[in-house]
Amino acid sequence: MKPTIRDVARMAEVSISTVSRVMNAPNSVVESKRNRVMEAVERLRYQPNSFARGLIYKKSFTLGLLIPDIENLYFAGVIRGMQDACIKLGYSLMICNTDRDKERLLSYIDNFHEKQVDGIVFASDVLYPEYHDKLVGCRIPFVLVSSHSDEFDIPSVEVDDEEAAYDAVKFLIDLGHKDIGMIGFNHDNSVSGPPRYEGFVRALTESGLQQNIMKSKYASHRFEHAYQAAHELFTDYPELTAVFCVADEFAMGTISYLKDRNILVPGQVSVIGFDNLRMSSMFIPKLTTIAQPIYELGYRAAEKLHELLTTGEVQVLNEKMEHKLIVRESTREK
Amino acid sequence: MKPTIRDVARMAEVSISTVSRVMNAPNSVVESKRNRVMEAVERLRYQPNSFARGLIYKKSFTLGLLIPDIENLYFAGVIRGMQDACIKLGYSLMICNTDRDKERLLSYIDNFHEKQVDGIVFASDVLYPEYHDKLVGCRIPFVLVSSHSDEFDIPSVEVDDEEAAYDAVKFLIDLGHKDIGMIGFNHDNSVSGPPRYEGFVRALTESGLQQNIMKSKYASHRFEHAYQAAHELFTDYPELTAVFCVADEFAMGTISYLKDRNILVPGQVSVIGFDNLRMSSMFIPKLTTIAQPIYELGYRAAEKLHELLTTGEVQVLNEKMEHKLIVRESTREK
DNA sequence: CTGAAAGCGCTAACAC
DNA sequence: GTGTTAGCGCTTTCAG
Repeated sequence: MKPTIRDVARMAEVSISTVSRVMNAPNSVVESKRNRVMEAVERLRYQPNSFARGLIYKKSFTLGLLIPDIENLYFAGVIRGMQDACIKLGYSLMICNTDRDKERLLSYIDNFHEKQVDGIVFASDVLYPEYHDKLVGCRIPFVLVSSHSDEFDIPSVEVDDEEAAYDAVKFLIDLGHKDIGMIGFNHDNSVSGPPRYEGFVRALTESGLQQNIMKSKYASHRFEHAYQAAHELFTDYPELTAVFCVADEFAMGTISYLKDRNILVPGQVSVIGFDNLRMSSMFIPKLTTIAQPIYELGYRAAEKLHELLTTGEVQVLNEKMEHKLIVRESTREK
Repeated sequence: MKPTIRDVARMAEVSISTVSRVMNAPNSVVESKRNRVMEAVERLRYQPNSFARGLIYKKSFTLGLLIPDIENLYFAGVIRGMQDACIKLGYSLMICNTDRDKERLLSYIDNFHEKQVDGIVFASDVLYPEYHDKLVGCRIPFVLVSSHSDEFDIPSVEVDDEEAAYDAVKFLIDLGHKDIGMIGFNHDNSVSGPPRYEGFVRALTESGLQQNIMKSKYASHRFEHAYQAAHELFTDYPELTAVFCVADEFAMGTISYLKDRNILVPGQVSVIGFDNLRMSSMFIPKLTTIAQPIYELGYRAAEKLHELLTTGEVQVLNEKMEHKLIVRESTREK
C-alpha cells in the first residue's frame, strides 16, 4: 500500500493540513514541524496522489500529443522539443501515435478526455471537421503544429511551406537546372502538400520554366511510395536533371531509385529534400535540403498551448518559424 | 465546466448510482432508465472523470515507458509494439525520453510515481542499482526490454545478443573473409555490448581467426561516433575486408566513413549491421543485418508487464526472442 | 432494481 | 501557525 498524507501526518505527529502545507507552501509552517514532516516524507517515500490533487485542481498538468507516424524521424524531433518545453512548464506528456488511422485518432481523443489532459498538440495532420468537432465537444483546448486550418481559427506553429518550397526550387534553378521535377505530397491528405506545390510553381514561373509544372508526381509520406513515384517521374520525363522532393524521406526514395537505375546523384541528377532529418546528413550522398526547426516547432507548440491554457487566448494565432537552406552533397551545378 | 455524474443523473432523472451502473454494468439497470441515461450521456458528452475513478480503484490503467533516445529509430518500433499491446490490454501509455541523462530518468520515475502509473517498461538501458532502488522504493512494478539485469531478478524480454552476434560474424566468415573488425558498444554503458562482443570472439575463435579479436573499436550509440570509430579501426587495421557493426546506425556511420575514403562497400569491404531498422533497407547500399523483432519486443514487454501486474509474477523471467539474418547489399563474398 | 450514504486522498476555507 | 472539516466525482456497500 502506498503511504497517504495521513501516514505522513501520523509519523510526524502533526495534522494532515500541516503535511499538505509543507508540500505546497513550506514557508507557512514552522521549521521544527516542517523538518519532521520532511523526514517522514523521505522515510515513507511519500508522493502526493495525483488523482486526489486532480480532483481538486481540475487539472492534470498533462498535455497530449497526437502524431501520425512515430517511425517518421520528423516527429522524434517534435517530441523532443515538446518534451523539453513540458519539463520547463511543469507538464507531463502523453504521446499517441495514430498511424494515420481515423478511428484510432478519435479513440485517442476519448482517451485524452477521460484522462483529463489539459490540452492537446495536434501534429502535421489535416484537421478534419470531424476531429475539430470532437475536440471542441470535449472542451479540450488544442493547437496545431506543422499544420494549420483554413476552415477554423486554431492556433498553429509551422514553417512557411510555400516560401520554403520556393527557396528549394529557386536554388535548383540558380544552379542552372532547366528540367526540374517534383515529388510532392498527395493534396488530399496533407496540409503542406498544396503550399509546397505552389512554391514549386511560383519559382518555375518566375524564371520562365513553366513547362516543368506538370512534371510532378505524388507520394504519401513514405520512402517506398517516393521510390515508386520517382519511377513514374523518370519514366515520363527522362530529361530531368533535378528534382525537388517535399520531404527528406522522399529524397532518399528518389535517390535510391536513381541508384538502382545507375543514374548518379548528384552527377547526373540533383535532388533536394525538405525537413533536414537527423538521417539526412547520414545518407549517401548527404542530402541538400530545406531545414525546418523541428525541435523548436515542438517546443513552441507546447508553449503556445500553455499560453492558451493559462490566458485563454494566444497572442498570434498562426505562427511561422524560419526555414533554412542546407547545401550538402545531393545537388550540383548543371 | 465538464459535466459530472450528477448532471447526467439530473437530466435522466435518476440517481447517480444508476448512472454509475449504466457506465459499468449496463445490464443491471432496466432498459427504460438505461436508455434515458445513455441519451443524457450522449447529449452532455459525459466522460467519467478518471481522477475520481483512480482514487477508488487505486489504478491509473496507464503504463510508463522509459527510452534512452527517441531519435533512434529502434525505439520507434518498440513504441509501436507497446502501444498496440496497450490498446489491446486497456492501458494508456506514457512515453518518456531520457536522452540518456541520469537526472532526467530519475525525475521521470518521480513523475510516473506521482501520476500513479501501474507499471513501467524500462528500455535498453543499464539498470543501475540507483534506478533499481528508486523503482523498488516507489513500489512500481517494472520489466526490462532489450535489456536484462545480472544483479537483480527483473523480468525481461530481449534477443540473444551473443548468439545473434555470433551469427553475424559467422556469416562474414562463411563469405570467405579472414580480416574482420568490429565496431561495438562501449561496455560500460551498454547492456548488449559485452554479449555481442562475446559472440564476435566465439565465431572468430571457432574458425581459428583469433588474430582479429583485438581489431575492435567502440562507439556510443550514434552515427557520428561510429564514423569516428571506423576511422580509428581502418587506420589501425587497413587490411580489414569486413566489419561487424553492433547496430545499423553504426553500419551507416562506417559505410559513410568508407565512402569518404573512397573505399567501396561491398566491393572492397563488407559491412553487416544489427537491428534491421526501417532505414536500413533505404540506405545505399541496403544493409545486410541481424534483424531484431523490434515491434514484437515492445508488444511482448507490455504483455509481460501486464502479467506481472495482474498475477503478481511472470511465467518466465528472462525471455529471449528470435533474431534473423537478413542479407542485402552491404556484404559480398571475399 | 434503485437510491442514500460512506469514503478514496487531497486542498482550502474556516476556526482557534 | 495549526487543526478541523467540507467537498472534488466517482464506486460500492447497504437498505429498501
